[in-house]
Amino acid sequence: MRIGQLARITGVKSETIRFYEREGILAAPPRTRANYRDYGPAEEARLNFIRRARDLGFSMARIRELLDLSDDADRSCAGIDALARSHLGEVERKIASLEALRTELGRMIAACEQDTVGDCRIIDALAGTAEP
Amino acid sequence: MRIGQLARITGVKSETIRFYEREGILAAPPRTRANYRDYGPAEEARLNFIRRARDLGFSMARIRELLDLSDDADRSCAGIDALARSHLGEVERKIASLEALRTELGRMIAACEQDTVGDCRIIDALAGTAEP
DNA sequence: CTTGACCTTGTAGTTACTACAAGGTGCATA
DNA sequence: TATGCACCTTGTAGTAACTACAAGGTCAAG
Repeated sequence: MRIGQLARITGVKSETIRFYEREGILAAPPRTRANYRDYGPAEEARLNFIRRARDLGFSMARIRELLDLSDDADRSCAGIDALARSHLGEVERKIASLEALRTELGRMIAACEQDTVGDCRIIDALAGTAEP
Repeated sequence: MRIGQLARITGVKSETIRFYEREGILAAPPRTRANYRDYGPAEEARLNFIRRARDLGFSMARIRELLDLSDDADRSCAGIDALARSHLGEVERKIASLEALRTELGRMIAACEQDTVGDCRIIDALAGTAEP
């Protein structure tokens, strides 16, 4: 598939896909006779991963690490373990923060259903969670 | 408290705090005789909120909306409800993605504990979740 | 009364895109 | 055959959200 179709499927702009290739986060695909990039389903999955990880607030550097975990199948178990644990910690902190926010948003919606406007505590919901 | 102390407490750089003030996301605090910014605990909570929301991948515009929910106590219930529901949807999608990632990272760590390197499926973990 | 840690404003650099310009490719249609 | 038209190519420049640095003012401690 060409870059335009991959862009439509994943919701990532063609320019951004080329940018990821320049950054080395997405491998340069084979080219057609007309010098067009030719992508397969593996690139689609990888691109979806990158897009969602970015949406979750992970930096390019962090995403590069996660992709390295995935790419280097045969690296030391100790290395995989340390990196995976570090990422797991970050993921769990993010989940905890989001759950606090979800609870508070749910509370506000419930109050609205009863026409009780009630004060908003979303700042407190996130202000007290662990260090990012 | 002065900007430096607020920066140390929240982990947000002084420059970034001034940037948030310029952007109108953090109110301009009173000044001391020496023209130094003078912050209280309310600003600390608000700043912690902004920092964590950014870490979770929310844009400044989205954070502005969340803070507006908190600031305008007396706005229409219908308005609060619609906005809160939209944010709740985004929060729930992020939680689902992070939980898939957490499961996969946990699986890799468990495999490592048994010295079974096992293939990494973190790309698949995020590639198949709902639209961001 | 100066040293040093802090503050002020302003400008310029970084990251991760995003848009646009100038031109090549290839298929359909007149 | 040609001439749109949508698509692709590279490259450069602009945006969002910081981040760093320069040039100078403030003030408690020695």
